[in-house]
Amino acid sequence: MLDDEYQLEYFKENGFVRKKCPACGKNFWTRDTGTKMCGDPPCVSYSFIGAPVFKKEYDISSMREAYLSFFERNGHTRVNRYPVIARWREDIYLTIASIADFQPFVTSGLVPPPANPLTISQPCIRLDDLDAVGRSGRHLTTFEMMAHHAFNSRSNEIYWKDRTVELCDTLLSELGADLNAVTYKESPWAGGGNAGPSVEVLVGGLELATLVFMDLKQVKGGSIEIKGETYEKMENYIVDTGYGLERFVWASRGSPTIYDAVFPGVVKELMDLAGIEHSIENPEYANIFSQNARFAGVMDISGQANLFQLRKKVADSIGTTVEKLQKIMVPVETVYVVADHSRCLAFMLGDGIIPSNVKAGYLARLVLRRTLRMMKDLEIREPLAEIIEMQIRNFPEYPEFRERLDTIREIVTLEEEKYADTIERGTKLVRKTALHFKEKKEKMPLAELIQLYDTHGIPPEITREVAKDSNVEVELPDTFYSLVAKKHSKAEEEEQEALLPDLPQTRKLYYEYPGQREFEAQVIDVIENRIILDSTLFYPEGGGQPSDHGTLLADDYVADVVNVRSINGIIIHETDSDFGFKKGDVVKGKIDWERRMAHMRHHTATHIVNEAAKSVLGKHIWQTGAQKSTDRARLDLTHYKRITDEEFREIELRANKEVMENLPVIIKWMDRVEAEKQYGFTLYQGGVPPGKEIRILRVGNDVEACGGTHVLNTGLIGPIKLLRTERIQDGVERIEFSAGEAAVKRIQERDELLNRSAEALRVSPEQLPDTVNRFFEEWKDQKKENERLKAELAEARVRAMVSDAANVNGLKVISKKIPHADVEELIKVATEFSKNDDAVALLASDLGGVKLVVSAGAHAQKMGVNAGAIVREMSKIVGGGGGGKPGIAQGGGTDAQKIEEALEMGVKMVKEKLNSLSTSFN
RNA sequence: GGGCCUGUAGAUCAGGGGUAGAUCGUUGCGUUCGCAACGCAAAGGCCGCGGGUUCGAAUCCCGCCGGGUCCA
Repeated sequence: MLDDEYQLEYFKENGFVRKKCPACGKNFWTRDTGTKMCGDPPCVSYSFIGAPVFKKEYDISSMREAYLSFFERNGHTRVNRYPVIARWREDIYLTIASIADFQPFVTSGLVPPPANPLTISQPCIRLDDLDAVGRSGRHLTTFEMMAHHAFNSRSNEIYWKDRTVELCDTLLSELGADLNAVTYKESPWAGGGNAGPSVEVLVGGLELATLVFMDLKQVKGGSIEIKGETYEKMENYIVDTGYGLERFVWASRGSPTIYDAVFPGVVKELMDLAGIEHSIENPEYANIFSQNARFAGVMDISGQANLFQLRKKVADSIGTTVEKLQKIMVPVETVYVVADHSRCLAFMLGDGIIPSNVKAGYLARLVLRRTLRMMKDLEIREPLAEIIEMQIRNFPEYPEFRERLDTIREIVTLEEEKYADTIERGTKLVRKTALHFKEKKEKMPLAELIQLYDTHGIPPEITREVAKDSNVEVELPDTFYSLVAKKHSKAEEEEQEALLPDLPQTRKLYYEYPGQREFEAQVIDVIENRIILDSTLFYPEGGGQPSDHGTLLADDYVADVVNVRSINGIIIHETDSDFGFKKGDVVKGKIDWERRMAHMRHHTATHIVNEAAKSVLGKHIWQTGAQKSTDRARLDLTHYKRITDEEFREIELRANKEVMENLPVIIKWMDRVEAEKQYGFTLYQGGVPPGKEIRILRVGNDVEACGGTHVLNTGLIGPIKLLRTERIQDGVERIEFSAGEAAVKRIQERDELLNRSAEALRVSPEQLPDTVNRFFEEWKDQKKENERLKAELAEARVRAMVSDAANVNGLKVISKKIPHADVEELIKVATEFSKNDDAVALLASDLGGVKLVVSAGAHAQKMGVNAGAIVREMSKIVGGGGGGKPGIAQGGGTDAQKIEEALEMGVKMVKEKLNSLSTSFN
């Protein structure tokens, strides 16, 4: 497939030969005619360990600098890295590759790249192979993808395959690699709807880089087929390279693991904290880890079974047992994990991710908790915050992380506390559950483990450990986590976009004439009740702002516009009638200005509240959602703790101050790249708008990309009244507020509530809290007093009733109607009476229909009197139901006329029971 | 965005349509020179809030509020 794609002039001119790897069957290019294998594991294994491939050792920053400056010298512009949280993307949370920085708008050709060609070193986070981190010797959660990109179009080609390979070759050569040992393995690439030929760059058994020539896009029925999908050539074709910075450093050092090459200082510190001798300096240990990395390099080590295979191989090769090997390796591997994860967290938190249980925040928490677990295994007592701080201090190249240190420390400390709470709660729960299965003498089933993890966050390893303490076995398969994942696999959500005829973009008058309320336009198309105009003042739903309403008027017809949507720039007016308008008509449009104004006020207020929240709560505040309506708006923000009442008031005050300053609301269209450069990704608080030009809105200090409609000056917003906060998710706070008229109404409503409440209690609003408190306390006291009196009354009643009791076969039976008594009272009387073992009480009241209570003393019960059974029968008579225990039962109904009848029935039943007893026993 | 769990005395929790419980803590009494320990007793509950079903709801159903947790 695509064989021609790899016939590069560069290869031919430089004496490369194309070979087929006998192991994997893939083609590759090499200068050395003697080379047989493609150079990629598992066909070959690592040869660079102990034999560095470059002429000198590099660390992270010197290698990064060497790379970037090489490409600068070769005509590339150095571009700053992007955050690890992909704020400019709607489809991914974390930045997973350098090309992700330029998707989707640059790669699609809509927006020009910040420079062309460019070079970058982009920190990336991938959490796919978490289990392999620390164990394989090469896996990292966080790595920097160094890259050079060239964005070509048919009319403007920067460079393509030959130059790309040449640059790579030259770089390797400058670094001192033996070019004869370099192989370029053909490996077509596909992903994310794009594809293209690609070569993997292999040295010493290590894949150092991948050079992708992205020139295909996925098209249904396309002419080129790769892996079952069809593709077509793109107008733009992109050089997408990825050079692993950490791998380059590793290759330059030839150390046993990548971890020792990349963050030796942190590893050393952690080893000390864990009380492990720094074993990698010991040649014997170094040998173990080298062997491990070599074997791990050529096999899949996911899952316990594969891991065991790896251990076995390593153990055999150095002549020891798996058990002994584990003892040596596990603590060191765990240190590697902590080193890697804390570095990952430094990036995540440094770039402003707030741990939470949704979205990117969830991923941060996942890593954070995993780190804590590992630290516990190592018995490192140092707070995690300190370790992350240590990482950050090791990044002189990321000064922005240091600025956030205080916040990061607070977040991590809070998270640590939260996790400790979860574990403590969990441990108790597991103990209880374990006990349950111990009693049943069963293993704890898998379903229970999943339940504990899924709903309570207790890792199965901890469950197993705790259960072991209670001598309960646990069923824990390797595939545990994937089983949990399966439980959550969800149905695909399909959203069909309405098919539209090919129409020109609607001219957006609402941007051009923001204050205007009426307009004239021509009808371009009518689809049932949907009308498309050449231009419109109607704002379509978007950015959390609902659409405008209003009317469209032709010569003879009027239609109410009930909804407005924008699909690919074509604005569709949905009306309440499906006739009247036709193509070519000139219509007058009039928008419901009150509605629009309310939306504009709330929208502009949202920007102000967002900014106020940021100034009060901290820089980590990020909008995750917003919704406006005519009478209120809500704003969701990332924040790691609850907003306090004091902060709430402060935000409200600052927001209103901005209003009172009557700041202008400045709107301008800007080049996307320019805007990003000037304001950063905080622009994209409300989402990422498409297009080369984006609409930038500035209110005070708040600058955002925003497509909404706004008032011209903040003073027009009127008052902003914060209504409440809500924690919609852990790590996400929602603020609800009203602006303008709606705010005044809210304030009035609240006053009204207060006044009415105060009036009800005949006090002034100021006295309300004290008075309500007093009333509540008094109510509680009286409730208690009432209960005490009822008990007393019951005793008195019983004393009075004892003499009325009928003697039925030796039992004292009383049947009585106590008018107006509630159930509680009846129960008290009945229980009091039947403290006497021989007593049976049948009580009735006419409160709210009929209430019945029957009780039987201990002896009476032995004689066969069942209060529950009797009540059931009695209740039927009065048109209800009832039941209870043999000693005490309640019932009732609706027919008060039949109380006497029911009581007679009760007495009769007691008699019958006793008679039948005496006959059967005689 | 989707799912699951959860809210009962100051704390930890049981109960799960029919008189609200246990343990610890608190207070008092006993024992003691005193303390601890022990024994006895008591106080302490809008069973998160609001609706619904029912003769009857802490318990079942719905909504809201709060807390926890897993996944995308």
